[in-house]
Amino acid sequence: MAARARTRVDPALRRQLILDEAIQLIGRLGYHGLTVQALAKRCGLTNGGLLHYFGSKELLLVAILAERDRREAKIITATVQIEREAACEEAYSRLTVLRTLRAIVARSVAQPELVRLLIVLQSEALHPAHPAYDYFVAREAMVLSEVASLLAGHVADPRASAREVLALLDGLFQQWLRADRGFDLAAAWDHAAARMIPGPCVNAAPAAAP
Amino acid sequence: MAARARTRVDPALRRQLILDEAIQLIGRLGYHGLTVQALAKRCGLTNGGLLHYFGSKELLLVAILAERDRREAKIITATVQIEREAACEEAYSRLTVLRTLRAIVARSVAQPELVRLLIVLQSEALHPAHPAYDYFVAREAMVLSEVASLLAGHVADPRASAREVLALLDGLFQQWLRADRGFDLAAAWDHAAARMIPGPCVNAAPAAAP
Amino acid sequence: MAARARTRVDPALRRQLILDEAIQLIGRLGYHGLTVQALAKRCGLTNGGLLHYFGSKELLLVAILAERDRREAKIITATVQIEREAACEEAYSRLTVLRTLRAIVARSVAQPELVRLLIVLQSEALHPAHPAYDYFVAREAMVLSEVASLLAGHVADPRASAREVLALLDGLFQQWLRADRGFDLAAAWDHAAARMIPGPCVNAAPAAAP
Amino acid sequence: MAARARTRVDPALRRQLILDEAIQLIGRLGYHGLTVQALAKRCGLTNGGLLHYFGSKELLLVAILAERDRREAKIITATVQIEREAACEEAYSRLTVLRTLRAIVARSVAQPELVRLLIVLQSEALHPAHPAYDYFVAREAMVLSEVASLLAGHVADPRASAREVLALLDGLFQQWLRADRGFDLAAAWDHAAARMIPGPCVNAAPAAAP
DNA sequence: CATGAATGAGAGTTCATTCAT
DNA sequence: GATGAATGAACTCTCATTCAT
Repeated sequence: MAARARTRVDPALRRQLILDEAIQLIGRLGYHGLTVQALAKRCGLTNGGLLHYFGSKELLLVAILAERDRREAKIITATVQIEREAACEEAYSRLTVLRTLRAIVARSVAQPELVRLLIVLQSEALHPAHPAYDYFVAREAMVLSEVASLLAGHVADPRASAREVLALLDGLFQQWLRADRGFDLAAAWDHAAARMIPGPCVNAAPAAAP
Repeated sequence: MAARARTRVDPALRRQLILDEAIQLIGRLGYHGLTVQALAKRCGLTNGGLLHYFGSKELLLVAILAERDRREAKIITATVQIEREAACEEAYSRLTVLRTLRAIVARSVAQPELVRLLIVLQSEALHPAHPAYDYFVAREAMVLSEVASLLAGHVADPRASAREVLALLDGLFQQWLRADRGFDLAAAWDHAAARMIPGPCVNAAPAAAP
Repeated sequence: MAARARTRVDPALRRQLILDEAIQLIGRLGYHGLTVQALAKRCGLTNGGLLHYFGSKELLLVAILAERDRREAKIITATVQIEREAACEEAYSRLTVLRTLRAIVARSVAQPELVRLLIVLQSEALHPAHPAYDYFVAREAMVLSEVASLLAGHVADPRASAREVLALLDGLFQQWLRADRGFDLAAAWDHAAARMIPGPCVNAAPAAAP
Repeated sequence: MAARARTRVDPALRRQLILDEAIQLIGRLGYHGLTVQALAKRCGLTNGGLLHYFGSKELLLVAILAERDRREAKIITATVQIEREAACEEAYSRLTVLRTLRAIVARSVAQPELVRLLIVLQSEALHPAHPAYDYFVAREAMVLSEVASLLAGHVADPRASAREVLALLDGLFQQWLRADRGFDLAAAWDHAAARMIPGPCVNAAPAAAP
């Protein structure tokens, strides 16, 4: 009764609030573990009220993935731009590549909910019947080629190295989450990246030749 | 009624059959996606009949994890023993370490169902409320220290490198499954491992030759 | 599908209807014999629809007990008030006490469903694990002390007599129900009450001595 | 395995053990609350093993009721005989009647499991669909007439007084069980019986007036 | 815009019972 | 005589969804 006097919330804002909560919940429980009712309760509205915004649970997932893209893009493009400008280069030098990847990791660390969503959903969606399966197949292809082009010129097989960079990132993210963010992810990444993308000094003089 | 004439199956064998099917199903759908009914139907009995063997869905999971341990242990111990004997060494040389890890990957490739179970369940169980959470926390700690001790003497920071090896493995496994085993996982691993565990001479001049 | 056009029922009314049916069913079958499904069907909705109102079977029981309290209170307070006013007394005379108890019995006879609920549930709840155990322990304590205070001044040991009044009532109720209300409960009560609460002449002069 | 060496138990003894356990369980949970599995486990055999002895749950109930009769008869006949012999009377004097009833109560107190079975089952079986319904209808009729004949000559309306005696007994038994036998049932009975079956001095001349 | 009633399907689990061994 | 596998039906409860209000 008293709660009935709840102030009318701006629909766009409410939508955003729902997405925020959904990202957190789905990042913890996965898509199958998320229930519309649980999410609705968290957002302070009812079952049906929530579906008013998204139509169905699956459409909610679509919206979540789109939101995820937006947030990730914000991280990536900002990072790439900054690093590039800082380097004032035409192409990417090895140092710029490392700095870029490191910056992406650093920004991810600042948004663990986003990381969690990615890691949890990505594995759950390994099955072709999962509603996010196509999304993650497409995303992987895209990210792989992006990283490969970033690494081009610095490694012998950019495609293979891109796979490794991605695998390493995902694996470390997962360990980091399981440890409840209990170790320095950025440091761990640096340690690994130095090896994955070897500089001239690392593999001594001869390596610089090719 | 007609099905009543079903031939009596040896209980131990039936248990094994159930576990086999369960590993496949849970590897595709996750624990939350698995339904007792679906599994029972696959095994040709009713859900009540299945629970006669395992008591509850959660106890079934426990049995599955135990079975997973058994199979993984079979891979690991066999591999380690073989490589060690082949090398006739006191301690592990770098080559033996690489051979060992490669052999583990090769054997995993031969048992994709086991890999799938690991990858899917491990991510789903990131949440502390998941019934397999404790299991995977413990497993990670164990595997990390095992790999670290394997790497000792060959890398500057065995613990950090162990993390990387594990992360890389998990990440590559996941990509491999998403691609429906559409690339050569062993080769991808070799490519990465050579960098992760650098030998003094490896990325020197001779390495450029091949 | 056809049933979909069912006219919308006022929620408060529907709740009341469910409670009515529940009291009847539970009075016949006990709590353990009641099934949500059977009750729901009686009320013309699905079991999920019914649980929408009460949350769970146990919470339904709580609601039933509360409703029972309300109805019983209505009987008791009305009776007590009426008899008291009729008697225009300060304290209760023996006659007023008898009239009060008799009126309670008479009103109970008019609501056999309520009696049945009490008798059946009360026995089933003798076991401490029963969800209504605490309720009936508390109720007995309360009723015992109420009756005792009613009898105070008219019997030597009000507490013991209260026990007897209660025991007699419960026992007669049960016989009455087993006989499918086939004898005059009010008359049976009168016959007994005259003995349980003896009049002034009975404990006449000699009784006054102690 | 080790338990497999369980010594073969004499069937008749085993049957008795099962009945003992069943009386306890059903006295706590009622017939609907009793599960064959729970009883079997308590008796140290399996589901099917137990049904070997009784055929079905309902036939088990029949056996339990027969056993209950046997035990009750042992109490009653022994008591009646003893009291009668002690009194050396042709008919029952008031004192003998009181002594007899009191002895029955005293012996019941010594066998609370039997009392519990009666009280719990008797209420649960108020419903005509209950498998013990007919049994308790018949028992009540029998006991009523027995008590009535016992009271004949001592009260004005033996049938009505028999009802009261029975009601009082049942009601007190129930309170006694709910209090976990926390008061002196025999004393409570004595207090009540003195009133229910008034001696010559008690309902002296004046009492007849009203 | 949002509620809350209601559905229909399906979840895991339990139960009495049957039957081959 | 007794086990243990297995069934089929029932149970409580939860879910995503629909829709009148």
